[in-house]
Amino acid sequence: MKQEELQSGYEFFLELNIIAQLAANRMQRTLPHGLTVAQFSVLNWFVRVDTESTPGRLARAFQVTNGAMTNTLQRLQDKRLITVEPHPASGRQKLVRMTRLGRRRRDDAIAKTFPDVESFLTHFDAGQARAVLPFLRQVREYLDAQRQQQTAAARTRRR
Amino acid sequence: MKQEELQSGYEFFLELNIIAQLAANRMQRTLPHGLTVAQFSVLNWFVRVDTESTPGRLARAFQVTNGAMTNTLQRLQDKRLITVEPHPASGRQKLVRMTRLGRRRRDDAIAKTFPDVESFLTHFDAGQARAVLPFLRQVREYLDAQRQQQTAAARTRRR
DNA sequence: GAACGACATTTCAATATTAAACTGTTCAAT
DNA sequence: ATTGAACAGTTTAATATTGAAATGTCGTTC
Repeated sequence: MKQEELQSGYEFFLELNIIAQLAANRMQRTLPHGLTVAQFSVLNWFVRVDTESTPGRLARAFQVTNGAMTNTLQRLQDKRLITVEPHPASGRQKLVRMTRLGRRRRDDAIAKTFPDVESFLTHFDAGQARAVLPFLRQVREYLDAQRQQQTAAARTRRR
Repeated sequence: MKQEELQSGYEFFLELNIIAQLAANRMQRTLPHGLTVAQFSVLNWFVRVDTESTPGRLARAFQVTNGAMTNTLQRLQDKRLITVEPHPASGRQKLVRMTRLGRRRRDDAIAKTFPDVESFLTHFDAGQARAVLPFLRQVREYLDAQRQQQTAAARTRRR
């Protein structure tokens, strides 16, 4: 493989890293009620995807460790934006739900960040970001699959 | 603007965040000599962009705070991979250079991470990632410009 | 040439994340 | 029934990052 192509591979991820950092930073500043990006993302998940979840499912959805999700959920719980109960069907899981206050905070956060997202979309001709999205999803799935192979391999090594 | 379009705006950045996280994580595990992604990126910068730099220039290149860069440079210096000297032309800047050892470590890191990047590129038809790169650069520039407006505004407020 | 604002870097406290160890639960095989 | 592996979640120590404050330097303006 050509040197040049390889460099663009590294650059692709570097650029991704920087953009993610910049975007998260910007959103962080815009979010109300001391919500972090991680916290907002969880709240928004309850609107986008499902009305209830286990901590592990959320951790997998956002590709963070269970420990990180425990922390985020703890903070959301402290703010009374979610409830965490024992899972009725399984003693080792918990059931997470958004409270009514959580829903209001999420809606407020959407309203506050809305102008930024809108101006971004209009600036980029509205369609471009959407066009890249399928590609990004593929990249995520690819990396995700690799990660699972990795942890599966680690399990095997441990035996 | 349509609700659906807006959602894809949020999703775009969420996806970016997750991918950046996954990719950084994977690279971290692959990097030798206890190099972090941040440290490797700085070393690679000295090959890609310029042979010397000030800390501030590096901080801007990677869009991290000066404090974060101070920390990264300190660790690289501890490992003898860079040198940091007073700037000959300006008393408030410093001059950072990669050592020969640093160059070797960087080359080694490239060699170790090479297979992953290559398999990524072949898996995605080699051209796709490169096709997205210009768009990502634009996005970065857009966010960067906005950030500068933001900090300029903060300066004004402080007056 | 003094004073002041801007700049470059460092330091500090707070927070988020990770990997790994740990606790408790479930399930399957014998 | 018992045992042991896998699973779900939490805890812990280490580290990276941030924003803000602190330190020292430069340049401009009067």
